[in-house]
Amino acid sequence: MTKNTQVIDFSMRKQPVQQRSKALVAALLDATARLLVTIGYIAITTNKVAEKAGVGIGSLYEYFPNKESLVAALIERNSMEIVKKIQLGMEQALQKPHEDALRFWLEKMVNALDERRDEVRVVIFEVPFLRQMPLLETMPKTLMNVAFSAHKRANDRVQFTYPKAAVYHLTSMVSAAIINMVVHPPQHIPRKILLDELTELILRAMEGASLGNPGIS
Amino acid sequence: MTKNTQVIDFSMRKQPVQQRSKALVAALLDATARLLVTIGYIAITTNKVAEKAGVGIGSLYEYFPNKESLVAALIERNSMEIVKKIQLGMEQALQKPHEDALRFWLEKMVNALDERRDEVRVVIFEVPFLRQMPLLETMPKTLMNVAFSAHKRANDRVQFTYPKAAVYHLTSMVSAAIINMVVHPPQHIPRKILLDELTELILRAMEGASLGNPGIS
DNA sequence: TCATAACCCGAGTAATTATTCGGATATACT
DNA sequence: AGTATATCCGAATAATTACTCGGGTTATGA
Repeated sequence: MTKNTQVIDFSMRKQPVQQRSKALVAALLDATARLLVTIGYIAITTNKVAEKAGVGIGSLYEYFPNKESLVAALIERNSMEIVKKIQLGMEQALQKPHEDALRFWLEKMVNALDERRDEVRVVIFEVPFLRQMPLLETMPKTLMNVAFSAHKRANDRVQFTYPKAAVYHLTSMVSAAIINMVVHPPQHIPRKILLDELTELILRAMEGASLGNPGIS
Repeated sequence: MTKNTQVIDFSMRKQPVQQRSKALVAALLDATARLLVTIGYIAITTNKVAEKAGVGIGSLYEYFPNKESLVAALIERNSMEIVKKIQLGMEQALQKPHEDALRFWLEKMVNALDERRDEVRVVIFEVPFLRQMPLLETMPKTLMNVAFSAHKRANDRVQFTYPKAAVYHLTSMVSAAIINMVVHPPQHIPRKILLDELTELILRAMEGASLGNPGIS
């Protein structure tokens, strides 16, 4: 009845306009990223970030009201880059013949995430307010819309009993599989095989019939 | 080079032996659970937990060295209950005819998680050290072993190009799908349909051929 | 070149949260 | 009944972390 899950202030206090201040903010975000992967989210403090960035603590508070906004800004900056790459990969994939498209796109996504492996891991598993961020809240819905329209386009090939439910599950399953194979890869299984098998699983789930094995053996 | 991702002390300081102290510890864990779902993990403090439990702060520190150990103990206690139910469901499922077993087991798991919906959500998405807990670290591996031996038993029906990779992916995908449909269910889709479609997707992924539609329409 | 605005800073303080410790009470045991 | 042990407690203190504020520096642009 009292105050529930308090709302967090993610917004920056002001935007940097000159070059030096932009560089300062960038330095802060870079330091945040490095600290995230080295000491983990819990141990991060505003003072440590400022020190690591070689910046006065006062300067930090010129732009960020707290630790959360700092991490949030970093996530926004870097996940945007990843999202762009994934969208680009999608566009390229759509140019390919249908039986190669999925595998191609999966690989693009995995590679995009893999470039920031550690960061992705910490952000996904340690940042407690991730789901409260506007960006991350809408992301699954966007993904689902993309998946759903893709499904409609492929309507002649793919038929589900309950299309919306199928798209919903496929979205969460594919996201999970990809993130998992990047941040918690199994021992002794080459990535190529993981990608081949994942492609096969998804294609079978979607079409009910294998497209054949693109790999060896 | 300095100290990395600090190791967290999860262990209790001492075990309660008398009834009253056991009740006290239980009260602390219950209070922790209630606070987790009402104010979220970040906002929890040892003092708030003690107060909510109607217990002196000193008593709390008799048994728990810090906030993390408190939450960890709660997770251990409650996830054990869930795991038991899931294992029971698995045993029951294995009694069923093959084409009903999966659907049955999925439903059991979903129901087990759903009883503690909010708790599960907060624990999975807000507890930053979840992956550092011994229990949660081994859980995916256990799940994979179960899945793998189940696969071997069904060897005549299910064939994968790369069995280990397939089991690895299926494990992460099914876990994700189940957790997701409990903590972030889509609007306007009844649970029955979600379960039907998920069953169908997984069966197709595993067998390459639909077992037919168990639902209506 | 001078005024104005943007920027940078860190010692010092406020606010929060963690944690102890000595003393009081309850239970177990002989 | 008496002693040892387990338990409970919370005011007081320590430790951590957040955050401000006044004063100095650098860019802008009229």
